[in-house]
Amino acid sequence: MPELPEVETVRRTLAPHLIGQRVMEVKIFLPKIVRYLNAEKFNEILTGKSFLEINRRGKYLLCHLSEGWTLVVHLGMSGQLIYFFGDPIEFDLENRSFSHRDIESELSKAKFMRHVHVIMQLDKQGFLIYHDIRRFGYLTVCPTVEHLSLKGIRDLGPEPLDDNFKLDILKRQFKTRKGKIKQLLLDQHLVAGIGNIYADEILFNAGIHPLRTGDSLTLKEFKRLYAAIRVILQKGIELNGTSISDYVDGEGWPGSFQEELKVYQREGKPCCNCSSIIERIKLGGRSAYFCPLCQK
DNA sequence: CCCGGCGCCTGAGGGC
DNA sequence: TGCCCTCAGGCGCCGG
Repeated sequence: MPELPEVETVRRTLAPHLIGQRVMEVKIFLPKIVRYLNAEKFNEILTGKSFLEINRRGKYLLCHLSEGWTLVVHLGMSGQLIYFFGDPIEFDLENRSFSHRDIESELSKAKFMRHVHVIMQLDKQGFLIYHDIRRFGYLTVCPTVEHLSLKGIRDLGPEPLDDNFKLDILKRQFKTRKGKIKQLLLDQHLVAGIGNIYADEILFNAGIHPLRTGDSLTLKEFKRLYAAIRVILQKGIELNGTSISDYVDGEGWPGSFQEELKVYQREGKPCCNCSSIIERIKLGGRSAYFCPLCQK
């Protein structure tokens, strides 16, 4: 599930390939994957533009293009944005078939191609592919001067890894809230970029029970929570993200933070710290994993 | 304002 | 073997 560390990894792995490249041709196989403007208009705007800079805000990838346009991508649950090298001949746009190191058999190729929704042919022997099994992600394009006002982006909370994200800001966002801390962490309006996996890992690291309310946290707990947010997200980036279901980076490689998970998807297994059995509860429609002894 | 619940999607996995 | 059900979840939206 692409959260801040995964989107940041995609940004870092795509940038060296995309910067300076020009979009020669865009193929859209699933028009509804384009939001806020129709697919033809999207295609028309994108074609001929060059990639200048790749940024990130929360879970949104922001590709600034020439002539004052910005391509915005949200990966949703299972979105993948992958750069493929190689001779365009190997990649048949019309028939959606191609050759690549990781996708060799005809079966896995067909499986993969079924969910390729957008292909951008770039000018230096490469393709940028948008692949998304569950189709919760989307792409859009808007004038660069307007991109921070886009729905979804305009109301985002502070960037947790920014230098100016201080303890006081976290406290201000959470300390008057009666909601459960796990759900507050998932609320993109309060802090940007945290999803279900990192929320559970952050709370375990901070020793805070997911059902605690924001207004019940002591100063000491806020300090631990603040430190945990920074250290866990940073670690996620260092390990190139968490590959549990579909996530891969901009070159198609998996991350390795899944090997560091202490509670997420570890129901019934012993806590690495105290050997208590990890529990799972339902919270706002999704699972929350925690150690009943380490998290108070 | 805030909370819970639903819909969007597909594939994996369990029960029978 | 195969069908049907449930679950996974980011996020916008709606209703109370």
